[in-house]
Amino acid sequence: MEFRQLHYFLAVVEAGSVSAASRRVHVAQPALTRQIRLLEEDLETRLFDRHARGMQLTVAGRALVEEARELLDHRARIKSRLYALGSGLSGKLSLGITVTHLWVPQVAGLLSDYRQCYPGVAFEVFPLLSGPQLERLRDRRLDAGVLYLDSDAQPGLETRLLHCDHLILAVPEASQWSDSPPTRLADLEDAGIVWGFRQASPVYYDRMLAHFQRHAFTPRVIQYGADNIAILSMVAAGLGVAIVPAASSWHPMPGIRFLRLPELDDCDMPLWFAWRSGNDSPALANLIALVDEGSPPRG
Amino acid sequence: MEFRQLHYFLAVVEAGSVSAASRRVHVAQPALTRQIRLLEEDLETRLFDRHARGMQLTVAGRALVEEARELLDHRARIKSRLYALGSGLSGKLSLGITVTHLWVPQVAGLLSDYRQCYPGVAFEVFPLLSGPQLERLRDRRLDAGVLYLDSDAQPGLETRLLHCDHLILAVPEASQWSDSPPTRLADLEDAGIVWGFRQASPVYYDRMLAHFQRHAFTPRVIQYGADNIAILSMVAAGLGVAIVPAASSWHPMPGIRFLRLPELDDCDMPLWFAWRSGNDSPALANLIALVDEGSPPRG
DNA sequence: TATCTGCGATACTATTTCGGCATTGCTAGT
DNA sequence: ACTAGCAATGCCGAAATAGTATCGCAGATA
Repeated sequence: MEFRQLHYFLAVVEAGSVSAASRRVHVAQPALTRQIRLLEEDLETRLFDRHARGMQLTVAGRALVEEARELLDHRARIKSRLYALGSGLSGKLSLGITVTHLWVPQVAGLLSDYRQCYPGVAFEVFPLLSGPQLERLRDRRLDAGVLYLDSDAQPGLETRLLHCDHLILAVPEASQWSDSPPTRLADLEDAGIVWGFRQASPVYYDRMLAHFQRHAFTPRVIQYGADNIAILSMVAAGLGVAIVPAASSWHPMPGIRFLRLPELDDCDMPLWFAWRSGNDSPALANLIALVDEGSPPRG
Repeated sequence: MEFRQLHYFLAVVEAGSVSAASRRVHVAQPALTRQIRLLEEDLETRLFDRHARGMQLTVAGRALVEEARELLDHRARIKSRLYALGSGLSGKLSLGITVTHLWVPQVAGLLSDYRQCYPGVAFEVFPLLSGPQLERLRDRRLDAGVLYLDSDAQPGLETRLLHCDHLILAVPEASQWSDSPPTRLADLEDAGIVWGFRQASPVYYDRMLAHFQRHAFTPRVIQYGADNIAILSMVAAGLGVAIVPAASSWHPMPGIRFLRLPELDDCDMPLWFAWRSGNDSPALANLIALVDEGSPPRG
């Protein structure tokens, strides 16, 4: 039983005779006759009653009409499904992202562009800090991540620079810092600082700390927050000031004033798009293509 | 996408490499390589990542594994289903039968043999009198019937003689007829007779009446019954006597005594097995074969 | 580092399958 | 009796498929 035979069979059934079918399918009548006979021999069942005036379906033939249509349909469905999977029009894609950077228009635009271009892809976005993202990229729970890295050369990962962030000072709107803004890091020596845990994002933490050491600034930590949102909430509550990624200031937050400082602008915090090398998912390839398209490529 | 290609594809997947698969399916390795490539070209999708050490499935390839198995399975199911339909091992068969003759061991044996030999056939038996059977055979609501016919040559029907029935007298157990049995039809001249409607089974009716006329017997009808069961019930109730097919006496009925009369034995009531000529149902052919096997063939 | 081994890819040849053409045989309608 | 339309058959060329020999490549081995 071959697809060609089923196709010819349906043509004969629909045309009512081999001759009529041969005109419709543009195949000579003897070829059709033979394929029908081969099909019957394969099935060990007569499908037509031959008559000098056309052919008539047998009981088995009538059953095959439906089955053949289903089978050919099934094939067509598989074909289109595989094409969609292979070209990344459908499939599954898991992306990790640091919540803070959903606020960066470039990143948000990337995600919404992807959703719009490939609506057939089950695109899951997981808000995760850099450390967990790295772990999940390695054990394949994530296909890609938007995160901080200590270097662009990660073993087993490929990367693209997405955005170069900096730091910014967040102060309570109702505080002395809001009224008389500091201009240098040294002005913050006496300030109570809301700080993060190193464990959550060691790369970010170490980078920031190294920068402060270069400027001989030692923060006086009075409070810890688990993530950026928690930290900013505490700032809004007046518990202290915080030094956070500049991306945080893209969206206004009630009770908080963001203040730029030259020394914080100086601190490059590169944000990377990364994926496991060898991940051949076409859906991922399309996302990478969008990344490369949005910003000129880089190692 | 051809079945052969799917088969080879699964072999490669299961064997882990083209070479291993070629040993398993007894096809040279280049042939497999080529068919896999053709499959990929047809689907416009790469299915494997080629490596010097074997091949690895892509995302689309992984999806095709399941689909290909389903498709090949589907084909196998169709094949076996069609074979069963074509050989009459499955399918549907509607048989009409006069209720009275379910009591004839030959007929009952035929039905139970068929059920036992072909349990896969949806075998429906409709209790119908001869007239309705004939009508339903013609309009295809019945595939075959066990009935009375006025001749073995029926236009559009083929027939086999199943059983040659006769007539018998049924009298109430508690009556003068039971005590002093009649020996000739003439003895029944004064008897009240429970009679049937001609319309229900005209062949039977006319044949019986012609027989009576040959013996110059005129029944004194005092009651009509719609079918044999109704007639016998009325006899059992003592309303009168009845002349019924001898088959009725195969099973005892409370309140009724069956009496043979030479003049009733003389009346041949041939019971026919009949089907529409041109009905090519294999399930029917098997039933016909059983009929021919049970009793030597006849026109 | 040189060699070996097992893999997939390629080029070429042989075989099988398939389609087209011409023809025949058959039956229903005229 | 004749014709028209159908399926079946035989034969030939074309296309698809499989087989053989060989190559290039990468990982394992010494």
